[in-house]
Amino acid sequence: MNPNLLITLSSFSLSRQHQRSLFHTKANLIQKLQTSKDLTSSTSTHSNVVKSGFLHDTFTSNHLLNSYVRLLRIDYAHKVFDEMPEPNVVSWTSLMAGYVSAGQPELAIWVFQKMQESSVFPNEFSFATVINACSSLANLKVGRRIHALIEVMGFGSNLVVCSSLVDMYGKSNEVDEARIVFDSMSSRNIISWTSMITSYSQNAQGHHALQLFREFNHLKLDSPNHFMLSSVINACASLGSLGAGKATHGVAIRLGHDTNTNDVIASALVDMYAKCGCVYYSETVFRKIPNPSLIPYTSMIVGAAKYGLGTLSLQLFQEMIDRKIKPNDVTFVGVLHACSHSGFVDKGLEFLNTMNKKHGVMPDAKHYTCVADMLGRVGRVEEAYRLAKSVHDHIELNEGKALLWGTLLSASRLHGRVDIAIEASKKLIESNQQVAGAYVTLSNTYVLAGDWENAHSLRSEMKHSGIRKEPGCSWIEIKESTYLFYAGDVSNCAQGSEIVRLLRKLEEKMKERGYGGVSTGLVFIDVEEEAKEEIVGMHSERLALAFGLMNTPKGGIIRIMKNLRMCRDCHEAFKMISDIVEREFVVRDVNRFHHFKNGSCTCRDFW
DNA sequence: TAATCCTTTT
Repeated sequence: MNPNLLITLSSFSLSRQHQRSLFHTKANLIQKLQTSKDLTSSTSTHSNVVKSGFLHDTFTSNHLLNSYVRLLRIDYAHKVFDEMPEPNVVSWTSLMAGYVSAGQPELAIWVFQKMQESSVFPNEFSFATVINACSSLANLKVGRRIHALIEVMGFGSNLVVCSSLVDMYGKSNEVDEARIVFDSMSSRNIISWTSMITSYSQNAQGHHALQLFREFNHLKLDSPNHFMLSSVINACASLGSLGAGKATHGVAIRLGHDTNTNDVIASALVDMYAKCGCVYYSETVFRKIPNPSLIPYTSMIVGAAKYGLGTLSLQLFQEMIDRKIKPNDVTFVGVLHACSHSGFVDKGLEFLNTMNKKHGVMPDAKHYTCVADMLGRVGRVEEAYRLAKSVHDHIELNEGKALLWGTLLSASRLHGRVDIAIEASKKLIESNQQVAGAYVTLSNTYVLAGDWENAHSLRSEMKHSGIRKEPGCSWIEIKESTYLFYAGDVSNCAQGSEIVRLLRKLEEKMKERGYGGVSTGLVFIDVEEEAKEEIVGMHSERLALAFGLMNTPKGGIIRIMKNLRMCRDCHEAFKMISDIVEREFVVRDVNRFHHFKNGSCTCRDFW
């Protein structure tokens, strides 16, 4: 036998064996990376990747990079990326997605810019990811620029890219642009529909959200999932539309997204029922959640707080602490709100002072605003003022400053503290937010203090400088009808005289029960022509107080207790109002609710 | 191998 042949043969077989073992190793490595659930597992596979010489293999390295991304270890992921000799489009996209899920979307955009300087072209995956980053930052400027690039590069018809654009425009408060993209799509899936519905519901266009939901159901393409349903419930909440809310609840139950299987839907329902004036339904839903997490607890605490059920709020707060659920900043807004609406002033101050030490939540503008409101309610305007002054410089955003001083302005107007009202107005005007509102409120403060001269000159000043306050409007749904009110004009409402009659009656009752200190809108209505705006606004609120809650165009719900700042026991006041009103106006329709639980209805049956 | 949607705030 030729010895040379033998050598050739054996080396041939060795090399095949070697190759096969390497092939298996690579497949094994990738499989390990795909299933890795912890950092130790990923780093150990990482070292095996290095040992077997696969680090320079882009495909393997991408898997390694993604394994770190899934573990939210963007630092490790970026290191892997930096060591890649030839990162491809998948590597770039994974790195961007990693920064988005790690909560650093601005760095995802930075990576996208670096990618454009490289020789690798972005594809539909890269665009969907970077638009998602713009969306979470609500960065419309960059978002628009990338949208243009998407069109230029021919990705404008991709389903996922378009869905992310709809979402981005929605989150940036450009609903009309979101709708243009949505309408331009040649095919849509449930996510595209949800993105558009969510754009509407997050931009105070609940009716459009419900309309689109109806269209989606009519097409029968797919059945709504929990993403879509929670957005729809949110829309019902912002409309204060109990009927639609119950119907959607029914759909959720029928489709198996029941409150004990889905935390997100449960949280939305708790919030919806509270905003629709049925906090006891909220509680029923909440108590059916097996292990409520932070958000359901927070929704329930906030909901109870709004109704003056302060004790319930604080009990729930204690309960979540006992269950080792860590409260966040919103939870404390609810807790402080509860103290404020139930007259637990000292408790509220204590929460403010200890929330950081005990629970690691740093108080910010919204918490100081709650406390200032709480102090103002009980007439401790001076203290509220000192608090606002001491934290003013620590508040970063003008929006936060406006919130705080706006609260102080109303409190000082209510208590006739013209001096503080003037300073608060100045601060409000400085912050460049709600300028017109500040002028109007300040002018009304002068009226209250009997200073007609200043009130008048302020109004003239507004006229001259062209500052105009948009007339406020609010609406309330009672049974099937929607009642719309424009500030400054009660007569435009068909039930005008009926409303005035009701308001007078409420006023009498309030005086009887010793709430005479509450400033009375009706008394002032004929006093000064130009101060009407806000005063009639108060009428609407008074009416809302009677029915529960009212809605505003911005999607906010006017709180029922707002006009009863002087009462310590708002819950008592609320009960009193409901006593008067329920007999005459409100007939709660609870039967339909049970129907949903048993029946096999579809939402279409109810619209 | 990489991408899109949800709930709590003043």
